[in-house]
Amino acid sequence: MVTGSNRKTKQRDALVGVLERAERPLSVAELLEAASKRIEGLGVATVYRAVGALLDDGRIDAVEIPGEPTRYERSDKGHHHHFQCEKCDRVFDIAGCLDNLRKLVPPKFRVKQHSVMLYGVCATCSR
Amino acid sequence: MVTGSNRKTKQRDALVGVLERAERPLSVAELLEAASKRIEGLGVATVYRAVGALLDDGRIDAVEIPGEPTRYERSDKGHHHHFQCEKCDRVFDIAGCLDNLRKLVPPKFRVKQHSVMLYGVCATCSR
DNA sequence: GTAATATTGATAATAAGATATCAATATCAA
DNA sequence: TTGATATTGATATCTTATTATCAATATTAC
Repeated sequence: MVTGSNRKTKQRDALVGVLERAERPLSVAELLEAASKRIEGLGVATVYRAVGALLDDGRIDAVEIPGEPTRYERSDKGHHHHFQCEKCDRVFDIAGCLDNLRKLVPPKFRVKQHSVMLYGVCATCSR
Repeated sequence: MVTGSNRKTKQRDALVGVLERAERPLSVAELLEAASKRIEGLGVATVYRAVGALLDDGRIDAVEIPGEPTRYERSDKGHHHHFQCEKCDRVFDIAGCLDNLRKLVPPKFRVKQHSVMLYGVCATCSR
């Protein structure tokens, strides 16, 4: 499938802008809501298309959580993990990592990557 | 919904047996396959029903992995984490845990639980 | 400005795990 | 053994995220 040239549209600009400025991973629903403040009538399909293209370009990464819609975040944030608040469902970045994780693994097992998810109540919902 | 008394059936016995003896978390498909060796014609619905009941009783726990069918394991194994092999897709138990994980979290965030998933190639698939 | 065509938005379609339905069968107290 | 009913298995249905479709619109080279 040849993808023709890329035209500049306000929808794409808005979506890229939201993702660039986001301080935490966003779901398609969150992206739609945020970008809709600038682009009225923005459709979900457009959000999915933009996300797909940005993933292909490697500009964003997917943050997958069991039983939850996938979140997306800028790919230039470096290795880190995530925290999900059980009250507001938002996902936050957690700096740092315990990379001695590999040591837990039995011999002969080769670890290529890992993911750590923390669950609890975020600062905002704690008050 | 009042759940009438529990009758003893060979299907349930077989499924409980498989879960008790399992050395790693099993998906519904794996459970079905394993138990089918004893019970011919076993149906998926029965597996889902048994799993649901065992979860309710707290005899098994769910192991959820993004983009994967849920696995189930005995609930008496104590705190541990999991490893999934990218070749055979099987999930293995990983003993031990780095509980200084909580220290990574920003102030005011309350961590209630966490999950660590390791991905790579298992011992069997490594050879 | 105009034509060629990429993009959009509404919505239908898909996928895959899990649940509901229901007639047939198995269990168990009496 | 029998009757009341819990359980089973086949299958239809649901759910929820994601993808495909297509007419209308916007973008861009000329």
